[in-house]
Amino acid sequence: MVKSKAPTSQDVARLAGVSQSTVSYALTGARPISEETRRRIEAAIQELGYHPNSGARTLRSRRSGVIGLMVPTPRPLSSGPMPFVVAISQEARRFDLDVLVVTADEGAAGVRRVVGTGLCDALILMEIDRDDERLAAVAEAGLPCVSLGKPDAVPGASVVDLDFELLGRLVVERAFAEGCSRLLLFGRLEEKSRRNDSSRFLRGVHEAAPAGLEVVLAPGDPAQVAAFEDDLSPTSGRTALFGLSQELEMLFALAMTDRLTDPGHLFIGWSDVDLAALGTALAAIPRLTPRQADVSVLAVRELVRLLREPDAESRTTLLPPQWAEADGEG
Amino acid sequence: MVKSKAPTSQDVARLAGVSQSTVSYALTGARPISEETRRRIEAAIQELGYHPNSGARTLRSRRSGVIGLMVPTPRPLSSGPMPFVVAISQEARRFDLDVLVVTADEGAAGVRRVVGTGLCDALILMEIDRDDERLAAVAEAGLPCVSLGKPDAVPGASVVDLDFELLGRLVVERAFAEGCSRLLLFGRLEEKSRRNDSSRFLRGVHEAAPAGLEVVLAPGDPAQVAAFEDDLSPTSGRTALFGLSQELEMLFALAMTDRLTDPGHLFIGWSDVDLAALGTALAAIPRLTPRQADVSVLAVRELVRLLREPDAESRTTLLPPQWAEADGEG
DNA sequence: TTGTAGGCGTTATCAG
DNA sequence: CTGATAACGCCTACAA
Repeated sequence: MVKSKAPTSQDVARLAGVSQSTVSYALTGARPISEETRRRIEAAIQELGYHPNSGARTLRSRRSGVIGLMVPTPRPLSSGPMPFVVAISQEARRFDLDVLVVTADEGAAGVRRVVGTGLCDALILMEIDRDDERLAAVAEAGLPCVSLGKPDAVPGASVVDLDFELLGRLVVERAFAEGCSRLLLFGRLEEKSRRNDSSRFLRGVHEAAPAGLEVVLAPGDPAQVAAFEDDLSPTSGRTALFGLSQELEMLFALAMTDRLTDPGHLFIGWSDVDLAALGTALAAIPRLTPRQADVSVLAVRELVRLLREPDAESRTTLLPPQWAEADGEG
Repeated sequence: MVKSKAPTSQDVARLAGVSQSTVSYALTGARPISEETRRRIEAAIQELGYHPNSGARTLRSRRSGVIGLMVPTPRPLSSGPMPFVVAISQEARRFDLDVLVVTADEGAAGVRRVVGTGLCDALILMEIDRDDERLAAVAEAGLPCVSLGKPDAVPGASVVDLDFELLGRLVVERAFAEGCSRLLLFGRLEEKSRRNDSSRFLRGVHEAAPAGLEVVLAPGDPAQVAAFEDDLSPTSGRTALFGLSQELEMLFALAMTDRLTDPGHLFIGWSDVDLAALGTALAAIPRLTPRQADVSVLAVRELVRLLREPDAESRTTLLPPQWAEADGEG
């Protein structure tokens, strides 16, 4: 089979018996076209299998219709990013945008590259650090940008992130309501992390914690958590368990498998996926959802707003985590 | 701060005191440039912060320098794709290529879209089905393409995939060598799946299985596997356990946590990540690696080969799984 | 409601 | 070794 050249709007115009510009106007909708003409054009497009050339369109209009997505270079076991990538990509398509992946290790230079070459009209930055060099590059370029994750300083970019303080409050309230006298937190909870998720979470926890609830932070290693709890002084009520780490949640569960069903414990899940539906000992535990798909959708919508309104103010949107419903999203 | 227009090669030329075409030649290396001129051009580029305009370049050269990556729309818990996305992206950059994400739900129409618009020069298809409509679209377009996963029929596209038959053989050999008289397989092992990974794996298993090794397939649900084993007739030797499902491996482990340390069992891991390094009951079990990063790198290299050599033959590369070393890649 | 024409920033073919 | 110049395919004033 011969690889024939792709048809151009010129070809479409010829076949439809109109001028090339009319084809262009029909496609962009930048001016009214008579019903009859439009039909002939559509027909010609179908017949030729015409697709507007993206390079030419980008060159002329100075908009590529592509948004860059800077993904974290993964740590072991980080399943985290993929749901974002897919949801962002799908939502972007609804606005006729495509998504180009750039890895975080390209850093600020990567930002300058994709904006400098005109490859991308806008950027979504994932897993932003407290003080992220990429934000400076974005601001300098005046590029529409949404960051997933909240930097410490007020950024030039819009922010879409989970409300981690609220997450802390929700965990505390549930634990207390279920008669727990101790809340054992595990997972990556270093205050001095490059990101501020955990410190925001812990702030929420401590602000909401009533006098009757003792809050304890376990050391990070899954293998050690169970032993750590056994060394604690005995408590009168139940113990609630929560871990701020989706990637490792199952490992922790694995390390504490006997505690999952012990009535003296309240295990609170942290995942968008209902592990119970997959059949495990984790069945029927209460679960808070990080709403990765919702965050993704909001991020794209915010980016579209920034793209459409020339000088829109940047915004910060903190999404509340939700308790999983019985008919959860699975 | 004013958002000044991006500098063009014209600006660079002026500043360097050469013609615009010379700048282009210096950049593409399409013809020799004197050392002196080249230096002045480089300097001008630095000073202006010049990046060649991607739209113009694509329009003129008919090559976008972008490869499309069609990612699976995820099932619950599928952490699988992300390591591929990152590794492919990183390897692509080494060849000055960028990666555009397209979701599998766009199907063959998505293929036609990205190739028709000239957005992508080539494609990598992930999780290809036994008989995948996207391959027809690719063949029709004569597009350089690598599929991760092996279709049943001989494809037009190159194939890079794991050698699942060999995987089956390796599991069997290890089980037998360690004195097992039974091999219990679990995870998604439906013969009639849309993909053929499991049937290739099972073929390898059955071809290699010696008379002294009984092969048993457990039903899919993690919660049921342990109970299933207990219902089996007792066996004289040890039982080897292997599950062809990275996403669910930990769930199965969770469901069979007591068997992990039982000397009557040989649990064989299936993951690129050393769970032992994270501190769990899974410590110190033998482990086979799906080599996601290696597969990704090979896929990109093969695509580059197809892009460089005008009419290169497509190839099939089946990568052998490997036993994790003590100093594993983690 | 439609047509004409100029130019977006490159690459690559001519000359020199 | 280097300069001028003609496309590449589309968008969008300007004209009719």
